[in-house]
Amino acid sequence: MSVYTPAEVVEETGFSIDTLRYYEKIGLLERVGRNAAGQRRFSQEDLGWLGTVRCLRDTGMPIAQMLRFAELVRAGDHTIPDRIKLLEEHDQQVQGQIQNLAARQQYIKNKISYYRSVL
Amino acid sequence: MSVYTPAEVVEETGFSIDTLRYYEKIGLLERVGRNAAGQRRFSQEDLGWLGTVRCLRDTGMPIAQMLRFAELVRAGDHTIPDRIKLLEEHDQQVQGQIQNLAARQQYIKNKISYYRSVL
DNA sequence: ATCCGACCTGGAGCGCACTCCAGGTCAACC
DNA sequence: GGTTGACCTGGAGTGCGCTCCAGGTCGGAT
Repeated sequence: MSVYTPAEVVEETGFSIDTLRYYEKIGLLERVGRNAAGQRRFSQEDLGWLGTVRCLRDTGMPIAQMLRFAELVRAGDHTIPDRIKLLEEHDQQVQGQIQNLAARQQYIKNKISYYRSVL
Repeated sequence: MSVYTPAEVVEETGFSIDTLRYYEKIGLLERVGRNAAGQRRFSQEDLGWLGTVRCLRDTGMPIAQMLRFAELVRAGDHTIPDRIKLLEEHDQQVQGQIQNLAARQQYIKNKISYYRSVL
């Protein structure tokens, strides 16, 4: 079973060590394993979960909602329908963001064209 | 020349009155005209600029950069090439956001599919 | 005349998501 | 065995972008 040092996890996930500690503190990350000296040793599972967290964060999910998702995951397989619901709602959210951005981008492009035309 | 009360501008732009005052205070919005009683009366031009601000904000431009853009606009037509440059960079930024979101969205959709498959 | 509601100012406060710090432990390499 | 550096904890601090508040002015409807 491979384990990872904080430095390796920082490297792999792009989260800072402070952020990892913070996530553990608030319970977004379950209590991470320690070596004899009390230093964190992350498991493969931790890494996988952090990948999910990265994705949800980068799509703008607030920490409070990720926390709710984390609790569902911990609560066991019977919460899978709830997890699907949560992710579907978030997917809709992301869809909206993309569409909104695309529309705004058009406005920006038009503005650029306008500026070009008056040069 | 039509002018608009704060309430009308709130309605039109979706910015709260506190936000409008804040934008004026930091110089993102040029000193807005007043009536005899000192109440704000926004011009058509203010409305147009607020539309641009709305667009830039919603695409994630930080206020500091909008401020730079505002200064270019105020400085006159000779800054148009700079404005184009700024907007083009931002357009790239937005493009990146959209692509990133789309990729993350795929991850979410896959996760949903996986959850569906284990039900 | 008086009341209500929209508006004003300056300044304090807030929520989010980190980020930094002091003061300390431990291991490993020279 | 001394130094370096990665790591630890609890808690304070930060940056952004608003948001709220106290205390006050004005103008129009009743």
